[in-house]
Amino acid sequence: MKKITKYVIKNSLKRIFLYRACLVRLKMMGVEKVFSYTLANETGVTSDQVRKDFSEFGIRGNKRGGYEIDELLGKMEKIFHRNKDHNIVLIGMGNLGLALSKYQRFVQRNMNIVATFDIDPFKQKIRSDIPVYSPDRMKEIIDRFRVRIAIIAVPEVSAQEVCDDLVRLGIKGIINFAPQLLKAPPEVIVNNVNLCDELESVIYYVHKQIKADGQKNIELLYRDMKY
Amino acid sequence: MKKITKYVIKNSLKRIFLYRACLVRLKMMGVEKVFSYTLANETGVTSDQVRKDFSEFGIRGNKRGGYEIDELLGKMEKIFHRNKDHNIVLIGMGNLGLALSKYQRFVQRNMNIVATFDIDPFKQKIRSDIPVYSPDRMKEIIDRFRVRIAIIAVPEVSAQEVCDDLVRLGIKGIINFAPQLLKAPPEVIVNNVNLCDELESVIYYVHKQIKADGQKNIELLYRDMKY
DNA sequence: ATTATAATGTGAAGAAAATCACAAAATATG
DNA sequence: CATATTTTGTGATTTTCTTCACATTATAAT
Repeated sequence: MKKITKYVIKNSLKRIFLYRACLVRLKMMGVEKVFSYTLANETGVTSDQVRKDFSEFGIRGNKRGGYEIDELLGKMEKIFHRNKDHNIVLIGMGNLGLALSKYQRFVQRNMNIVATFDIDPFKQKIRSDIPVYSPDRMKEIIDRFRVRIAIIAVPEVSAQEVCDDLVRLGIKGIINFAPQLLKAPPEVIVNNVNLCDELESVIYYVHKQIKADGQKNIELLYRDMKY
Repeated sequence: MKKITKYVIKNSLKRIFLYRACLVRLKMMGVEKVFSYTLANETGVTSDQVRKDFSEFGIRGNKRGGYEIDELLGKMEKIFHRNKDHNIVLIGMGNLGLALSKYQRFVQRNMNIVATFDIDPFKQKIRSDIPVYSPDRMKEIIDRFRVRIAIIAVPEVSAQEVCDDLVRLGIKGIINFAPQLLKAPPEVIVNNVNLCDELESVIYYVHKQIKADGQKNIELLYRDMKY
């Protein structure tokens, strides 16, 4: 059945990403070893949390010796299947799609956008490293490159249709930038990234923060009044 | 102290975004009322969860009558401070920055990018609805438009520097697209959006899914063998 | 008007996640 | 080599989040 797959990235996984980013930076700085509290300080979590997370993902260090950065990064590569290449297709070459197609960091992490698609024949003439095809060639390309992951960057109205097509063609994971909750079979992973929501949540927390600060000031005021 | 502020969007808040997207769609379809289970079905959560979330955010409906969509959306507007306009600056007019500056949906949600900045004098000549300034005019613009929220879309290497500048100029909330964990004072909200991580987590869950499916098939096999 | 029904709202229970706390192990020191 | 120190890894505890279950209330039916 086609349904909403409630998909939320686990917080522990998000923290693993944090740790990795941090490790990459430390490595570049010439550091070779870290302790749980090093990572903790750098990422804003507790050292217990770091160790619990490592334990969850089967990462072990040396008692008293901490963790070898190279070894850690190697383990993480495995967790994220970075050892093999991942062929990806991108649908929708609007502003965002174009930007994503040029995003060099995907390649650096073994995620290769092998082709992009757009219904607009004008867009199909964009000259770039990655070819822009008409959607009717999707099956051919997906089969040829054994693509299992897709990026949706089409307008809201066509997102669900594109998603249905992709699922039919054997795509197993989708990252969706259209502000439209996609319905897909439960075995297909759909990560809905909503840029507006991300920005709005910043506004939400800023306001909350400001309110909390106000409250704290009032409390301070009351405290002062006692004396 | 300048430190990593561990900032994670609460899952309940993310669900509120889901509900809202869903409500907007239902409203467009002419629906006026919803029940907790309507939203639950549409968003892939349980109806209890919907009611608990509403309760957390102080949203109340009518027993037996469900919720008026208009009223719900009104309450949500208040939660996200959509009643007032939010002036935003964007720093970095590379591929992603340019795409974000053209993203119409921000405006539709009362989030106005009033100015963008780039050190590249060539970029400053981009002609678009939103002006591209040299970074040395940041103070002027931020003050004039009372900007409190910023979008960082600069390369990794300059992200922290830009962040420091923004904080100094009174910015209270940042959404950061550079793949670099930003250090900021704890009272400043920083939402790090890492596109690679988002895509990689899809790959992670796809592989997990495939592994789980394999396991299920093995289990089925064993079950069959009993007969 | 009375009864039946269907939905909310929320304490209680259960599950999951984070923190605590300490034994075990590895390294350093004398 | 023995002892002290430091850090890991993980059960136990606490906290947070989710689900359950049902009293309460609004609407519908008779």
